Amino acid sequence: MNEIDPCERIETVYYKIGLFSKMNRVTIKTLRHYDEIGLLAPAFIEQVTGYRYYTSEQLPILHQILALREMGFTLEEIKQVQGGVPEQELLQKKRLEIMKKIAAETLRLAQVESYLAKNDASAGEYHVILKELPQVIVASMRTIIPGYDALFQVIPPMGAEMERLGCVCAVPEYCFNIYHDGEYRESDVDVEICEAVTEKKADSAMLTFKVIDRVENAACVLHKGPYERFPNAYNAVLKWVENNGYEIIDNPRESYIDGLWNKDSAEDWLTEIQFPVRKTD
Amino acid sequence: MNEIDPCERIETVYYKIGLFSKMNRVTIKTLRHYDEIGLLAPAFIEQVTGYRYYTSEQLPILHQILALREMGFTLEEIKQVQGGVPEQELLQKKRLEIMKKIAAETLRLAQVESYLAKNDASAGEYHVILKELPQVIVASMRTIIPGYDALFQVIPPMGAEMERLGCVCAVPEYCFNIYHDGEYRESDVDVEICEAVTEKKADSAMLTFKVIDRVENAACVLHKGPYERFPNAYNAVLKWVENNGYEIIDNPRESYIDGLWNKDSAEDWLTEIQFPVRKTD
DNA sequence: CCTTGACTCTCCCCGTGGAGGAGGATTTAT
DNA sequence: ATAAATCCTCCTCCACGGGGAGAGTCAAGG
Repeated sequence: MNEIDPCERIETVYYKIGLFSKMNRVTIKTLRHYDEIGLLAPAFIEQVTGYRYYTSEQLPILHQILALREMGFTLEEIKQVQGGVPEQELLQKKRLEIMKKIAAETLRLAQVESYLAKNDASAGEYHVILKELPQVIVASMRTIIPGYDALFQVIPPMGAEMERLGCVCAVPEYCFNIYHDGEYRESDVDVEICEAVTEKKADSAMLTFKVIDRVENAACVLHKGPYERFPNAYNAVLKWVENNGYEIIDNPRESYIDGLWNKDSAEDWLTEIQFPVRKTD
Repeated sequence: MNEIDPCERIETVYYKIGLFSKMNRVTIKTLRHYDEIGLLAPAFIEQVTGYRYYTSEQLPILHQILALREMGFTLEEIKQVQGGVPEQELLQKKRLEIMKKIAAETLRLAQVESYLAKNDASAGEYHVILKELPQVIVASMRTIIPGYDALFQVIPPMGAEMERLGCVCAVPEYCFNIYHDGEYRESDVDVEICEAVTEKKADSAMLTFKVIDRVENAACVLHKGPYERFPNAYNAVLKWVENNGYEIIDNPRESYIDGLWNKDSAEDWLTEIQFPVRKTD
């Protein structure tokens, strides 16, 4: 090795922020930000001017920060690493996180593509959303009716019976049918009409009171218009469920929001179809 | 259909924000936020109290918002859809976005896993980062030296020659070697020593001036310590490049940051290894 | 009629990871 | 000496709300 004259030895070089930022392709803003949050302090700050001065000692730290940031770590997590938390551990955690994220994005992609395919037919009419259905106490009347039109014959007596028993409807009002037939049928429909109430009363010949469990995930779609067009809504949900990796785990509910009782035009009727679902493994 | 007495007909039902939020599993905060940004206005706001009142007419809109949000749309994009921009178009765009995101996350995952694998050996010592190397003008001296130790014999004369030619070093200082041998060799090393300068001078017997093109992507690692341990650093980069789907497209550079000239202890020497790379298709 | 509790309002700060800019001070080059 | 470059602090902004303060409103029960 060559001996170098000690007089030539350069004192520690201080880089001003602009220079330091150029050395690492990092913006000045970012460096200041890292200083602020205590992630990477300059070697020295001149008190009079406030100028930040960096040295080569900051380089490895900055490298680490950039590498971790690139891998999706938040600045807070990077600070933890610097604080002594073993990198290994955080890397493991991050690995799981990223895998979850990829899974979520993949799901989204499936959803978007499902919409794109569907929209050829029904342009953005149905929007499927996933929501939780809370536990409810219902007054329930299960019956077999000759056809769907007969529904309107059985509902008014049911309302009268509920009133007789002193039922108080829940708010928000939640009135829905559960169809117990596995498949669609035109006649002799096995239907359970439910109305959410605030508390159980004694069962009567007509009405049964029961608690309906919370449904963690239900694929729901709003249908606007007359009931003849229900099949479109059902199709939309079913396709969505299929395309997005869910499976149906219970009978669907039809929740009546607007109808004959408050809207003149059948075009204004509003019904929500709710399918309890679960992610397929 | 049953005739319902018009007197029984309920006037349009107004839901207060809490109720409306329960109907759709949306928080009150969110509803207020959507009102503020003009995404979903309540049907009616009582001027005296400021209370927001919603009706069932807001339901389909809210459903649409929630569905789009679920798919990763920003609120701003959702507003555009409501403003008449065709959903189809935005869905296409979003599809591409999501695919890009998945690709990025997949890359990250590879990086994290690469680190996890590597850390068994060298615990978090090397952090590979990708950066751009700007175009530079250099004074270059290409020569074949008997061994690495001989480097220190050739550098001082080079400095003297540069001074003689009136060279001004660039800031930040950037002094690096390019090894032109395809592989590692102990003796007769074909090395090009480069020092960034501010402008070209006339070539001399010893020095050549040239422009070195910008490198769009270089995998860089900082090595702290004596030069004997360079192989570790090289291994780290090479493994990273392999694991993350890159390929090397040019000879590596060794950029000298701290060394004999300013640090007593070889443990404090700092060198950056820079490999020009490109993503493999 | 009054109280109580549930509900709602507006306003403000918090978090991510910086970007962008205003306004002013300092350093460097000509 | 002056101009240009560089630096500083302080502010706002992005998306999507969460959390809480302080105050006004509504409905039911005593």
